[in-house]
Amino acid sequence: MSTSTREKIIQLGDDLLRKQGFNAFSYADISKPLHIKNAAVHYHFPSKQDLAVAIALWHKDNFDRFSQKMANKEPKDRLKTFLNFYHSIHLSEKVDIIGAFATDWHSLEPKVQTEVQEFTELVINWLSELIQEGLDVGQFRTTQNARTTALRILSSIFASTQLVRITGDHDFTRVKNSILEELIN
Amino acid sequence: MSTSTREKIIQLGDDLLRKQGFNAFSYADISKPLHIKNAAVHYHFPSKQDLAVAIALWHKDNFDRFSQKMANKEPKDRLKTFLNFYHSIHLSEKVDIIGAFATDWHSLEPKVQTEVQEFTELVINWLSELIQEGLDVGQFRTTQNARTTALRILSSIFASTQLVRITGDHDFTRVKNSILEELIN
DNA sequence: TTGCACACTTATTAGTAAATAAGTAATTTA
DNA sequence: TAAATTACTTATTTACTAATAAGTGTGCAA
Repeated sequence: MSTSTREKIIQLGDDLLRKQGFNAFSYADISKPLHIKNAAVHYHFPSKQDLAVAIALWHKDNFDRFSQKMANKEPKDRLKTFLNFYHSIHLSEKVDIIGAFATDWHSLEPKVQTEVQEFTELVINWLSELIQEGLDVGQFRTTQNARTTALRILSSIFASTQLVRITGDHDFTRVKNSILEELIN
Repeated sequence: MSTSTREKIIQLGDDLLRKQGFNAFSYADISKPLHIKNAAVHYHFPSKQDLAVAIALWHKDNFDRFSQKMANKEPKDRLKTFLNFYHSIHLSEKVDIIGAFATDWHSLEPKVQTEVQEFTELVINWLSELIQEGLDVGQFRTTQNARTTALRILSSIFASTQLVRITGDHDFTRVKNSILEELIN
């Protein structure tokens, strides 16, 4: 099953968005590596904002698949897999998509913002449920409620993908482990 | 004591950087509101990277002044003031300077990166010392070491300035309070 | 009073950006 | 098999970008 040009554009766009930032890459950065013309990118995504919408939707789809695959795993393992996923983001020198969109928020059109909001709520809700479940089965401990804990974990881990660009590698593992140690009984 | 043009450029540049992102604003966005010409901005800062260096240095200066002013306060109050400072960032619809630079990291020249690194270490060290002191006097509790706790607090709070652009206001206070509750005895 | 540094403006350039109109070749559908 | 649709290319436009060269007025210093 070969990847369509459309799919390749989305994946490369996502890569550029999270490596360089939304306003730091151009359609030329996409067309050149794919050996197509600038106008071909505009054929699939008339405006850059349309591409941003597609990237956000792509992340929603991916996350849906991810959460379905994880559905039968126990809370602790789901959380570990989630954190390992962020570790791979860090290793590929990207930042998390939420942070990437957030810093460029005011250059995004409402249609993009809505998609990003929906994706973010998806992640927060998934994390909240996982934490609540972990608390219920006595696997986790926390003094805060589930959503607050979810927000703390999400912000800690996605900020780390950004922060370690500045401070260096070792701090990522440090934060990742501390999240687990703090939560797990 | 009136503000010099140079100072105005730095402050407006900082504002734009943290509201829109480094690659989302141009010298025209600076020159127009200040009623000067594009070339006048280039007179003070030949390249945009020079401006970025100046902005980073400005933050270092500000932080030095801040930490000197706080030096005699007790750890708990220093932390509260620090978190309130981030609350004011959030209210002014900006993101933290560390996150703003981090997402645009690969479009920054080494001279900018070095300044940003130094500023970030300044903040992390200040936070670490404050936490260690709080632990020593029994004001704080944590199972992690001081630097790890500092990293967790910093990443939580600066990510929150980004995250709440997406999820909305209420989540900021939530995270801010949870940081305090978790740490303070 | 001369000259020189400072803080600009005027004017321009070379490059890049997103976007679009019009054309083409291959495939699909009716 | 004719017509429409798909997935592009060619070619161009408009707008903006960072950056620079050359000039201007103001004030201070020798």
